[in-house]
Amino acid sequence: MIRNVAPGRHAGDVAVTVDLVIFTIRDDRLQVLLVERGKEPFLGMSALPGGYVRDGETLDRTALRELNEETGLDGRRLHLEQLKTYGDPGRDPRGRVITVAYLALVPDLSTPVAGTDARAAQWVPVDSVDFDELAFDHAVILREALERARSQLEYTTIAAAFCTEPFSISDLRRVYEVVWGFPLDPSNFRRKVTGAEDFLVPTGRRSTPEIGRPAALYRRGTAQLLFPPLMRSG
Amino acid sequence: MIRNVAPGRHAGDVAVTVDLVIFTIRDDRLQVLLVERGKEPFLGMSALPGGYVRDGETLDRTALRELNEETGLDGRRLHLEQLKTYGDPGRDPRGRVITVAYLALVPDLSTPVAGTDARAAQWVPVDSVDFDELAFDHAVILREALERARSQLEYTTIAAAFCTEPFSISDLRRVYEVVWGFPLDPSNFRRKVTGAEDFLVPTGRRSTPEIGRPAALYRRGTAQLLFPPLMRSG
DNA sequence: AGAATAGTGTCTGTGAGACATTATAAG
DNA sequence: CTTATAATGTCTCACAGACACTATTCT
Repeated sequence: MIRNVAPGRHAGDVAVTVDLVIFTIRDDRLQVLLVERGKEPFLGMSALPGGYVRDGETLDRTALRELNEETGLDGRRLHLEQLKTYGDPGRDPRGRVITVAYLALVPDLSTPVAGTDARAAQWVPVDSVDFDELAFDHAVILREALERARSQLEYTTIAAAFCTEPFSISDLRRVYEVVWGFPLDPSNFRRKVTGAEDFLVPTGRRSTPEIGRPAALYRRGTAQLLFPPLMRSG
Repeated sequence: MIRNVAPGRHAGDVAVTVDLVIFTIRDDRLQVLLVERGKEPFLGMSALPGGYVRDGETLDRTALRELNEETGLDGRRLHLEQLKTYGDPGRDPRGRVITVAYLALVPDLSTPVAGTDARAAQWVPVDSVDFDELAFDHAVILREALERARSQLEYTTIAAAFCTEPFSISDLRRVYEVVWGFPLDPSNFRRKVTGAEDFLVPTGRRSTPEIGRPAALYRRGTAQLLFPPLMRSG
């Protein structure tokens, strides 16, 4: 396509990919889905799953498709949002490639991530990720995704995206404790989340634990914002 | 450049632009910089200023360059952050063009925006923008930028980016009132912002108003986050 | 009974909203 | 003096943090 721009002034056309930072909570740890690169560049290193934007496809649609390919999730019970776009020249040694990073929060998957493509995808606890062994600028992307997820817990209801319905208030609290890395007062936590409008919907059912008192079970409500917010400090 | 992807599966290379939502406060109103399109598509309509990403240029650098071309500002005393990327197929009738939108907050400029390029750029109060007369998907971008700016005032110190240094606490309060659209209690506002660590640095100087008591003048501090936050509601 | 987890009640300090009061300038 | 704006002080209610206490299941 020809545009009214002097030749050589702009970069010309550019390859565009979507990369995903998919978080889940497994074994009481925050984990991220990483794939092992099967070809150059960065052969053998870990990378965020991702792929090219297809013809006629919105960016959101690309992200959803990639997520489905990697996890088998259908997009109904998950949180998926655009994070940021990374386009430094030189971030991909093959040429100018800009990538739109998405953040996805998914519940713990019983299936250990098959994925329709051949690449070996695996969950890695974020606190044991070797950031120096991540391909491209994925260390930067992962770090910014982490901070985004942590801060989002404060003033949105996305924490519930980590929980398999129905879930107890303790389940939800464990999400916060795992993502933030410190314990919360169970009593005050309960007061906050039950007080927030449309955050939790009681199901009437109760858990059947092997030990201890059964817990009331909830579903996600319709609220997107959490008011008043839950503070990390102070 | 050739990549290991089956032909026809991805969109091929794509044009990438950076568009800017530049806000300022003039005449006690929030205003946005718009340019009039001098060519098709959308000839004669208003659009956000923007342009192509150049070879070897980071996205941030492109945004800074465009901002400088439009306003003459040098990037030292302004706030510039990536907002979101818009890439729906069909958003540009000429073909696949994705745009990385940036949000800029600048102080009131004495120079009425010359701009090195020929396009007619002008400040328009956001509450008198005709969203139906904006080119491309710029109505969506502007709306999301507005909401971002409003929410950022709550928990960051960016409001001060609107103020020409040195400024008084009343100047700063007027920023909040204009952006949020409702009055704040002067006394409680002062208590909040003077209590926040490293938000305001006293200069020792005072304003010389034609009427009323002179106000103490401040410079921006180093803090980026505002704690505790200033709430819009409640 | 004892252990383990769920859930309730209560006290206290901080801070936001409301609003009264004082301070410093110009005419 | 009055007028206009800046700055300080005070009262009250709500809520977050801390923590004691009760409830319900299991072995």
